[in-house]
Amino acid sequence: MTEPRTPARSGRKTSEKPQLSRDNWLDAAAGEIAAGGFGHLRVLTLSKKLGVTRGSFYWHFKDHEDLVVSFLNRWRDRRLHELQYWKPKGGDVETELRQILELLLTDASRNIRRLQVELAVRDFARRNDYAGALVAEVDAARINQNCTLFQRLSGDPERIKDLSLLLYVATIGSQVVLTGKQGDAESIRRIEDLIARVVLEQRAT
Amino acid sequence: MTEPRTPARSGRKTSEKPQLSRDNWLDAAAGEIAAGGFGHLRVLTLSKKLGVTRGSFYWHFKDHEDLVVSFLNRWRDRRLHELQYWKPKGGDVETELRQILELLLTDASRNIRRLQVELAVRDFARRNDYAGALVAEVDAARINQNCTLFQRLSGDPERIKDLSLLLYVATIGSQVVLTGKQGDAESIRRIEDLIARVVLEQRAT
DNA sequence: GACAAACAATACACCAGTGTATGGAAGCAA
DNA sequence: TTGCTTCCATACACTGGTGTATTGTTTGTC
Repeated sequence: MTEPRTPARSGRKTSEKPQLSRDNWLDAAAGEIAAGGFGHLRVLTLSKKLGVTRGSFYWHFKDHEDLVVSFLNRWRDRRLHELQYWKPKGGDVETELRQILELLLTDASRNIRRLQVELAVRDFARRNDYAGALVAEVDAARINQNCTLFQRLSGDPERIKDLSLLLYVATIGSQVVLTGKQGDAESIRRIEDLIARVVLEQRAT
Repeated sequence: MTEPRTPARSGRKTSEKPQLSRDNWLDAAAGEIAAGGFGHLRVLTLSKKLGVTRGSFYWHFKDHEDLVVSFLNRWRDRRLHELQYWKPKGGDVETELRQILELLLTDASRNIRRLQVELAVRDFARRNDYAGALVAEVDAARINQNCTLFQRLSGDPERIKDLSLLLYVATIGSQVVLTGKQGDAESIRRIEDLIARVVLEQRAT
């Protein structure tokens, strides 16, 4: 045993790979988290996938917890930031509603990786207070966003809040139940359509 | 160090505790899984909580995997079996709908422990094929159940399927987003109410 | 071209957890 | 009583993972 470990490669490679940044590690961590959740995030396997040893990791991060916290913070920041760009482009009420629904359901379900990370964070939040706080923050921001998107659909603010919450809950539920299954795209489209019809028909009453 | 470890207690205690059964272990495992998910299920900590050593565990189970698979099977069996008892007690359509919704949303959200286990299983299913198959099985059975419950609400079978799926997705979503938060009971009740109104109003069209 | 800073490899100590082998203790039956 | 079965304790070997200390190797900069 003790294999010479490719002796011609002692020390560092001759400038083949660009050096790793903190963000590179976080991106790689995203892959691991998406695949196995926070519980399976190992700096050892992470290092292997990046083609370096743990020596690099412990230069960029204090420890394993530092990685997790940094990842969560970046996730929170990005999720809050992206909400700014979700403004309806105008049009009549129906097309606006369709836009919103497509954004929240169909579009969101396409980015599998992002979705898996979200579910992992949400699961981690059940046993980690810090993650729980971040998820609560993001949830609140999104529901609030839904409220402003629904502004033109009803005059009753209470009704708007209920609708927003229902839509959000249905969104998350779709992601949990339908991710990765075949036929999920079709199911999501139908749910989207049903909600649209329901909301519009109900608006008339 | 090496503390004599209460020398008067070598071997076995004198018939204080009743001996453990396989089901006892599974029940204890449920607690661990509810709290930390499958990733944190340790036979060591499980043994400690039951007040025995791992020697007992490895008598009842072949190994760690045996425990997990047995737990999943029992979970599946129980979830499928309980569906038999969810028959509406009759009455007019509106009260029947209210009954169904209360059963699926409010009632379900009360049993926190059961809910946490469900979420843990669902999360585990994302990286474990066997768990994934069981969850798919249970999901299908429940959605199918919803269909039969909605039988009297519409004549269009397609519409029934869509409504059932939406309701199921909203149910799971509520559990994911609202579990353990304060004010969740109120939110769930409002969602329940909103769905009821929406379905009933929509039925008239 | 020297020097410091950035980055990575190596080696070590250490720990939590699994699985296994084996030796009891309690209960039950003949 | 003997002996078998059931259940649990104890001890050991082993694995996979963390964190840390130390020593390279690049890269940029003056």
